[in-house]
Amino acid sequence: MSQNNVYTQEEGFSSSSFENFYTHFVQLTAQSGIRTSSKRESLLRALYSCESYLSAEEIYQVLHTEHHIRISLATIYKILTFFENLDVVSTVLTFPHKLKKYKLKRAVHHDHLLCLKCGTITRFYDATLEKIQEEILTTHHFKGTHHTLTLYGFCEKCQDE
Amino acid sequence: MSQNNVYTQEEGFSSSSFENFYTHFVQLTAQSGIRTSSKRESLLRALYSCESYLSAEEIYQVLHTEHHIRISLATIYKILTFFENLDVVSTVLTFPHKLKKYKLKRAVHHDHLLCLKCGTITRFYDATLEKIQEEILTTHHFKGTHHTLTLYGFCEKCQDE
DNA sequence: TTCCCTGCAAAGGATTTGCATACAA
DNA sequence: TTGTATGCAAATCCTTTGCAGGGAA
Repeated sequence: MSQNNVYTQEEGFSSSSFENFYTHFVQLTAQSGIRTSSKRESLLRALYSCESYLSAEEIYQVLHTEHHIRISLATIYKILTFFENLDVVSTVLTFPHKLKKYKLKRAVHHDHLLCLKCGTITRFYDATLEKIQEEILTTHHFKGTHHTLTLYGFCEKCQDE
Repeated sequence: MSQNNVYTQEEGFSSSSFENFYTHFVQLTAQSGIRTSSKRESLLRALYSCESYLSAEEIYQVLHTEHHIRISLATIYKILTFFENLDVVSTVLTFPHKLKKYKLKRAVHHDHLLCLKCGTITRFYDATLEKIQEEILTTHHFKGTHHTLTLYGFCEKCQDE
């Protein structure tokens, strides 16, 4: 699924305004042949304006009552799943009603390579690695929030010297 | 709900055989006017023989195919909810299908009061306290696994001296 | 024009509920 | 006998899916 690697080689969002955020989002997704849509933008905007987790229903309410945007719940679910595949949102399941809630990832996760000689830090992201870590969490009945992984070694330049 | 406090004043299970476990369970529940039933016993036995979490469906399969016990899924759900209220089982929600899974608590949770003078440790359990802690976890989007609470102070005897 | 995006309604799966019956005390 | 426990089927809730129509490139 090509949707999975939109951010692979890219830096995360760190802009403070939604416009910057959205521009960045469009640039990245365009590379994968994904089209823009006003509904997706609205949904991103709703997520962007909220610091905590929102359910599909809550997003539906915000869009309808506050912004008078006509969008179906089914579409909201589709877009949220789409964002999840893009790794743009993180999710949690709530007790006791097992509602799934979504929150925007304002910065894209990445791991680090650190050179023990020159100290250079290189960022990287590997979807498979992330998936395996998720599976390990599941196997051990953990609910993960985040992680950091730093691979220590020597960079190409320092190996040569 | 009187079902909530079956274990309040009691020590946890620590017996190694199911028979001891079940005898203890019956003794405790009988005090609350709860009747015995072969289905509940079967369900407890199934949970007892498994170290990890089981879903209602998995328990259903075990009881039907391995033990040839005729029990409906609805009843399994009812009994599991009953056990949950009794605080006999702990639960988790699994990704991505939001299956609820159940595991037997082999020891009953309790907190501690520790006297700073004589060092006596007194065990206690408070349902409301537990509930509030659950709410705090929910508010902060935490999935709690366990906790320990120790209240430090002076016991009645040491206060007098 | 092409093909992705959206809406609607129906389907889906896990869990709960209502009610009649079975069973423990 | 009395009230609890169970079974069955229908209902419920959140979420997904199929398909036709709408919209971006």
